[in-house]
Amino acid sequence: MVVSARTPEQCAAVVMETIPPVMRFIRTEMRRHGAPGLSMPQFRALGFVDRCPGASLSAVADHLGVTLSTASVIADRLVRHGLIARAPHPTERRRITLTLTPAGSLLLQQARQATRSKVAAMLDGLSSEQLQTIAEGVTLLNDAFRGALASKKREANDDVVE
Amino acid sequence: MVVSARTPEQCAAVVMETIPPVMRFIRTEMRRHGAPGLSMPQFRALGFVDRCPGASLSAVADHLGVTLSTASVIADRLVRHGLIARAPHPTERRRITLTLTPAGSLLLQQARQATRSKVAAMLDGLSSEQLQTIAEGVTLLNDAFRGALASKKREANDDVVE
DNA sequence: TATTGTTATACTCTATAACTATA
DNA sequence: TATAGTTATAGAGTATAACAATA
Repeated sequence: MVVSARTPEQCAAVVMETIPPVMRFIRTEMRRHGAPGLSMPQFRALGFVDRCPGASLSAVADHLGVTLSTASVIADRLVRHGLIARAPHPTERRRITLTLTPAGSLLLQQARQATRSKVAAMLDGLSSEQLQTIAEGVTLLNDAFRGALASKKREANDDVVE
Repeated sequence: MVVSARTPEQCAAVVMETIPPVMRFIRTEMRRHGAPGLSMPQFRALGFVDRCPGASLSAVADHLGVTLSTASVIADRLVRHGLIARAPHPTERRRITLTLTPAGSLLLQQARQATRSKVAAMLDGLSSEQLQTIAEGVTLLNDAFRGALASKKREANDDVVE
């Protein structure tokens, strides 16, 4: 495997070629072995509520990068399945707070572990140097995208101000 | 940014944390700036037919990692939008061959370019070493997943044989 | 007026199952 | 019998638009 991508354009081409199949694989494996009936967005929403108990719907939407309405629908399904609970916010009556139910907490832990094992199994033959390269690469990538997103949001806010 | 992931489990955790947001970002940007109305699976199917003119539906399904029925539906939509064309296979009458229409070819080129530019813009502040690390990391990751998938398919075939 | 959230509508993705036609 | 493909069905993701309630 030889890769040479020293310009943003070249690197972008490689990223666009490699990320979608990997993502699809993760999603498929998760559904099949990890958490049947738990989709990737649901999984991520659950994880977010786990890390931020009492989070608002807007916070979830922000984290997932989706609209409020989409987040509302996803939350709906998680509530219907008994995995999270809505509750009124103590002071701000527009808001709701989201928390995991015991069932949601358990399912999340199981799903997390099962999926991680599946992904780890895919990486089993690699050397620790290769694993390190992967971890550094995807982290750099993620950071770059987060940074760019943040700039865009600042721009958007500037637009509003202007 | 400090990452240490020298075991498959650690690396898997990093991958699961970083890939979904990146994927979502690519998808969103593509829809917004690159090819409005062209979804990621449609985009990938189009790209595959471009690289393999006359490909069968099974080949598309294989490449996308989806079932035949899903591939059939996706092809349906691309045909309906005038981006690809179905034609009978010359010798095997069960098969169909898929080719890009001129409109499909044009749209693909435009979408590819626009999306690559958007992704490249995200990576703009990085050094060439960092870009190289990203490219190597995601390529390693993709190869590992492809390799694991191939093994699984061999197993599946063995199952059939046994 | 701006923000939080819900709901309706209308797409797409996706798998499973049942089916036809061909090899 | 096995393979290529279609179609129906059903559930999930997703955005836009219209709406209610609150700040």
